[in-house]
Amino acid sequence: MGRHSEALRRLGRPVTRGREEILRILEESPLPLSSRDLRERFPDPKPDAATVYRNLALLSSLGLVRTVALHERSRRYEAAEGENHRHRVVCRSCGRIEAFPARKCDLSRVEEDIRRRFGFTVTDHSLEFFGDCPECRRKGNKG
Amino acid sequence: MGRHSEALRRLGRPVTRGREEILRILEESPLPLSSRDLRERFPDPKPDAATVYRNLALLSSLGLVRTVALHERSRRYEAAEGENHRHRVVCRSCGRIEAFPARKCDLSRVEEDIRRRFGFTVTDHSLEFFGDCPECRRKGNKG
DNA sequence: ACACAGTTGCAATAGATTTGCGGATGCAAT
DNA sequence: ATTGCATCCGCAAATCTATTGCAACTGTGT
Repeated sequence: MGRHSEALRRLGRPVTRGREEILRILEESPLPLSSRDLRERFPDPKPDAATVYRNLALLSSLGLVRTVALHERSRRYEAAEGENHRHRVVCRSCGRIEAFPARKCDLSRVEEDIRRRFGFTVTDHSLEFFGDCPECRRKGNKG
Repeated sequence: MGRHSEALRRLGRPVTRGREEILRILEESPLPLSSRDLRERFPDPKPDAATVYRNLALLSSLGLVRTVALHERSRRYEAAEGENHRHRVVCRSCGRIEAFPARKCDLSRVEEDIRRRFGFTVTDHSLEFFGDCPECRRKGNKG
């Protein structure tokens, strides 16, 4: 019973295999995963896709999982690690993704501006960089 | 014959109604639009959805249009205005979006770090803020 | 072990993109 | 203005991702 179960129980939600596995898999992955990626990494028997989506929605609403929007067709998910978050670099031509912890990410001034100008209370942000990875640059891929 | 036609012609692509309209509509919109939004704003006769997608893909590969990835089911698009770009705030509960020009957006240090650590040449980035808009906060919506 | 609320698999849907194809259109050279 | 060719466009069908209804099943507290 890892801290995953703890967290779920604390939030008053039944602890099920699907939920524990999702949290474990996401936590072990250095990159955000799509629902499909996630299902593939499940040990057999694999859960139904609908179950994966439902659990991702739940975990996400509980704040245990965070969705990541890259410019892809499907959404990706990553384990939410408290206040810490990550930023990412995506290669425009091969799609390779690198993630790195957002150390000293200080956007508080911008968030303050936002509060003043729009009245929005900012609770989160996502920052992604796009460009070309070394391999693609060498091969001269143009996208 | 606006500068839209110019840009397309310069890039050696036929100037068609669909393309001119897409560029015009996106440029007039303060917010990024989905393919559907775009089609709805077309004066009749409205183009087929497939045409809109194909043109968006083309304009995007030519660098005239930029895709925006919010945490939604569909992608959004905005007019690419040279070096200038925008950041956005999205309300978690009603989806309302506000966009604002990224003045003095200096992420060059981060981009330099990325080049050193991963070898990626960063050409672009996107920064989105998520939170609650004043109305939803007042109504006490929780998501 | 029991009772209930909350889950899960499965099948059916919904919504967003993409693709194949034949007819129409933009554009450069007559 | 006409012609030729490359490139589009609309239409229908196909893909994919994500969501929903339903009946059977599991997690939890008693």
